[in-house]
Amino acid sequence: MQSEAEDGTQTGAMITLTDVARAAGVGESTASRVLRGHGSFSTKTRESVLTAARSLGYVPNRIAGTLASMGSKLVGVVIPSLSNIVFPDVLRGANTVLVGAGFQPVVAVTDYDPEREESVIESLLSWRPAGMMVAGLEHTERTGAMLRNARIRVAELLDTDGEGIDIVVGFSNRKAGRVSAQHLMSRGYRCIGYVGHDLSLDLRAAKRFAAFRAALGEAGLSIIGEEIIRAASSIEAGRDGLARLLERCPDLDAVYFSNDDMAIGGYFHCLAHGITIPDRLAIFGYNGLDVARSAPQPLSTILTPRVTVGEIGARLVCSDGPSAVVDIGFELIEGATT
Amino acid sequence: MQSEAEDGTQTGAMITLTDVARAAGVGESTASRVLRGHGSFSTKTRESVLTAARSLGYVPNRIAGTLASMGSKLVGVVIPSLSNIVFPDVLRGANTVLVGAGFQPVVAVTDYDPEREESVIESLLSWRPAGMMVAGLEHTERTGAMLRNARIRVAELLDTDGEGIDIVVGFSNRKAGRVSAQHLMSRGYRCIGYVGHDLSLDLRAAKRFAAFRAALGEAGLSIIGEEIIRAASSIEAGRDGLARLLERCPDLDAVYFSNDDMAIGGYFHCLAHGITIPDRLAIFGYNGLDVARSAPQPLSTILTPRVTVGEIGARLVCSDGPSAVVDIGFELIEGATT
DNA sequence: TTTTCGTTTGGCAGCGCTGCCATTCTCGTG
DNA sequence: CACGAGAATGGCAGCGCTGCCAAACGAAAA
Repeated sequence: MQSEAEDGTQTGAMITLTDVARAAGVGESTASRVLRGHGSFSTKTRESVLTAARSLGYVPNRIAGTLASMGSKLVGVVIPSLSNIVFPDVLRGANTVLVGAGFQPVVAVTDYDPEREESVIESLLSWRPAGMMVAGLEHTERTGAMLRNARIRVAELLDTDGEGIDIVVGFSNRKAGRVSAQHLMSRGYRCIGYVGHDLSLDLRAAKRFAAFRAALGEAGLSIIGEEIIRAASSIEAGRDGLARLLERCPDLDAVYFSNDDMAIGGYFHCLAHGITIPDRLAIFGYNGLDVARSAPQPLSTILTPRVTVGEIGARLVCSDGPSAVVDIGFELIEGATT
Repeated sequence: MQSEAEDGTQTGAMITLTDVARAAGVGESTASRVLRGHGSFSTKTRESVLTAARSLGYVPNRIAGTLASMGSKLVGVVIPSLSNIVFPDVLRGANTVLVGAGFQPVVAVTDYDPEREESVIESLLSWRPAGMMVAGLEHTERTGAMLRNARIRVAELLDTDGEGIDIVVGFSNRKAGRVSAQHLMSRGYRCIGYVGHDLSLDLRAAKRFAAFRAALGEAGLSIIGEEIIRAASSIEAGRDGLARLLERCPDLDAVYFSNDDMAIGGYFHCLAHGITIPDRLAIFGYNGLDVARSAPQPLSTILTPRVTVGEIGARLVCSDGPSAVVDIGFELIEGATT
């Protein structure tokens, strides 16, 4: 006198597969087979099980199913931040593919902190996910060990400059930095500055900046002024950063920003202060955000295929192919700000 | 000769609690108690279990733990989209609180489709989450039934105009629409237009617009022209929408946009075409995005406390208080565009 | 020393489901 | 009409862990 139910509404306890089987007058395994569409069963059986399940309001318990079959349909997705649209974009690409393949993403946010990454990955692994998608290639030693020992697919995203664990999908941030520098130089800019956010945490931005600086160096140039905001990137930080940099270095003719958020901030500063772009000052960003592409003067920037990275990463995580490094490149957008 | 291991690296099978217990020379339940810090055990036992766990590289299996204890630490988060920063903002607030309380968010995206919402919620419920956070109050009948029968905390977010299931955290979109209209009228605008995105899906935007229109009506005014883009909101859609609307209604003196993305698009259109803001045309949005607040002329808009909605929703979902409706209001920002 | 009571511990039965295997039921064949 | 071969089905042992209970232990009290 407990878990029986007659209609869609709840009764005593949770409805289990056993309840459904009993109501349908079949064995548990038969009910299980029908509900999963696995194995063989007669049409008549099928109907009665489905009817029973529906009328009891049965919701399968995947916790139990996963434990029994030892294969979960969860995929961990580890990203540094939710504040910047970049990572939701990756997540969106991943989500589409994962859901299509019957998986559920479980997201965790690291706030760009390697220790936090370690702890969220540990916690994620305890759900025995079928795979794991992580932004970046740099992890603590223990994180690497956990990921390697987990015997699951691991995809590292958004960067190809370094050693991966299993699958790597992204593009070279170094190359992006270099290409950006070359673009500015080819346009004739010589007094180049940099406005960036806290690079000690955002390793990919740091790689871009290092390569950017190196490329200038190879051409006999150097950055004549840089302004680093000790905070996460934001439009406001870009605005303030450029304002301060221009005060210190009035001779600048171009500024490389750590990303589009910062660059849009710089762009807004110029608009607000009547600084003509690109004649008086050129601006270059990174990411190719919508806002940058739809601005009155489309921002010159590097378009990163973030959604695609998520999609391909997810596809490979769901596959059983060999380890691989997929460099899907990026696109330099020659906007109106350089 | 299988699941034994000597160091941190992997061996035959996955390390289980039994392995740890055996290696530590204690019973399973003792090991379990130590690892969870539940119940009592001697310091000596504690040390040996912890040591064994560490040296074997033990990763607890929460699937099994959850099944046994019948209480999961998962919370489902259902949002319509990942393309607009609004929902990642909510997710961010929720994530912070959930993680702090020992929960894992499992996100699902509905693409603003009620049918899809139904199916993702069904799928989420099969993980027997401890709670559920869903954007909006409108669901299919079956979705409502599932949520009600799940015997878990359910928080509906971002809207208070309607009947909730359990916990409701948000603000009134109707009031937001009305207040927006009142603001524009109080500033003296009389020829007011509307540029919006596909409202058949975004019910909250539809509520705002309906209330906006009603408020105008009460004052004896009406919308003299509207342009609805049959697509998701975006900066570009706002740009194009305003361009088209101005062509049809050159007399407009103010435009209400369905949200800030659209409004920023409109703002960019004006910048690009030398339309003076707010003298020639006023612009009003909704959401209070960073980009809108940092623009050369800060956008007049409604600031919605999205992160806070996520935080409070999560806090209540983790609590065991009574059902509640929490209206945390919004803030009208008198920017420079009205 | 013995009794008592609280602390520490191990055994074991499930949690709800799946996978395996044995069994029964159907037909088409010889 | 008996005889496989395959389809359809049910029984049951786990998956790895937790919760409950009883047992063992120890230290303080009598």
